[in-house]
Amino acid sequence: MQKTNQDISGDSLVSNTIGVITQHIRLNELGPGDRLPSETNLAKELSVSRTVVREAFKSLAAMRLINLSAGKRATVAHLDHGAMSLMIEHGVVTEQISVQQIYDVRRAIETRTVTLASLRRTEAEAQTILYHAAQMRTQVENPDLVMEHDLAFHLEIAKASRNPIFSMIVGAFQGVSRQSWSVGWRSRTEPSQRLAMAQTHVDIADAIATGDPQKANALMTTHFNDSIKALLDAGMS
Amino acid sequence: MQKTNQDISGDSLVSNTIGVITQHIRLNELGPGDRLPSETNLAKELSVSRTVVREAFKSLAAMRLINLSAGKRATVAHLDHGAMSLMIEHGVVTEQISVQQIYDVRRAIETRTVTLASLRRTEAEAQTILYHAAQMRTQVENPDLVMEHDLAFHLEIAKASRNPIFSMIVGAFQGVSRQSWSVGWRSRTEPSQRLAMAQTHVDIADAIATGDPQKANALMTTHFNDSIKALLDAGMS
DNA sequence: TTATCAAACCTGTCCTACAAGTTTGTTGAA
DNA sequence: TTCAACAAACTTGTAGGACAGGTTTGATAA
Repeated sequence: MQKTNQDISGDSLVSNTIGVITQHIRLNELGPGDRLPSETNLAKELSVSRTVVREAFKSLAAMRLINLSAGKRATVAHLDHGAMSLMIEHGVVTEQISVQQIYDVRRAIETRTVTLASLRRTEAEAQTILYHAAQMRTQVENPDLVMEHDLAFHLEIAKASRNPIFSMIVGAFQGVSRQSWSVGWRSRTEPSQRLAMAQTHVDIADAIATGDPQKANALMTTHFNDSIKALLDAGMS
Repeated sequence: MQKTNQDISGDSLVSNTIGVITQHIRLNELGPGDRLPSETNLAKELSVSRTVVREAFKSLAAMRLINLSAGKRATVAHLDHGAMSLMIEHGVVTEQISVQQIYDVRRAIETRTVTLASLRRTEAEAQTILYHAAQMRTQVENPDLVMEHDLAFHLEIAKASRNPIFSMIVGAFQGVSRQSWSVGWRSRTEPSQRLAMAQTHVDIADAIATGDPQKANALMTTHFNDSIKALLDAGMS
């Protein structure tokens, strides 16, 4: 094999190839859905084996920067929380992140999303948010359903904030939130406490629908303070 | 090749292998630095080719869940913002994220980190934060230096918040912040404006060192409001 | 006991091969 | 002319073998 490779950096061939691909996206101003060169072509162009190009593509696909599927060419991907979810999960599994820390981040983020949502939500989003809150109250006897509506409620608010980074972060926390959710629920032993939590969600939804950012923000802050306290009471680190 | 593979999901062999590896980390309660099985062993155990295992490892390494290096076995990685940086950069390059949206997220995050830092910073961290702020004021004629100390200032505060998720997110924004920083700087045309910005950082550092979370929070909020306004004035979307 | 060094192990890269999915262009019929 | 069917070309997914070069380990010698 010729040594005609553009020795950009002393890194590995795969790293260089990743750089070439991201630069290709940049220079050609590619957007989501646009197609990338085929593995074989890229390999020929860079004078590396297809193995190297494949590993570069796989790496980018792992980070969800591109989409791969058999037979089709690779395409530029839409923003997505898949990779970040795995990173967060990994942090929790390896005990580098605690559940409490996640809730602290969520509070910081979601007291903002709820404010923005109150200002920017579409009518359809307001309805969806109201729906999930209402279901939480109606289905208060069914924890699994309450949880799913709870998660969907928070994600929909992030979406309504019109800032994809918020959506990504809130989405990334859903996996681990799902795993620790029951802890908070069980710590609310009295039916009245559970109903109060559901009611808070309804109130938040109302504030968003009404377009009252201050009220929505205050309610969300209270909600997270309560949730974090509930986790602490349950002995969660 | 036998079909003895545990057909966990209809996904690809690589995806399954990724699942097996993360599960291996979970089940054996591995932490940062712990070693994973070798590619050859894993390939034999799962009845797949080394190619498949390699691509799985590469994917995990791309997300910074594991570290790879020639000759050595793969190890579980420390939490790191490398992958998230690439994701954010990709979002900006493909115009799915605007600089203004990044600053909005940063404001939500960093008004919290500064509060926590005021409560939790070590003495050494307080000194480092003070140092970067002081350098910003001293070197006010040298934009490149001001920027580097600015970035280091914010990252050190995140670190002092004692929540690795905050560090990760703030770190992930550094790359794109570096690229848009000069826009904000140039919009502050008067020397007095530039000095005022540097002074704000000194004030924040003082509040952290003194242990005054309310004041630190208020100053940081003001700082971000100003910065976002500066970007808007400069016509940044 | 410690230093040295060779063998065993491991990852990085290349190559070839083929199955299976997708795209494209041609052909043929309406 | 238009459209449908189909074959050819292209593309990705996986396998398996080969070898260079870095790392670990254990045996040997001082």
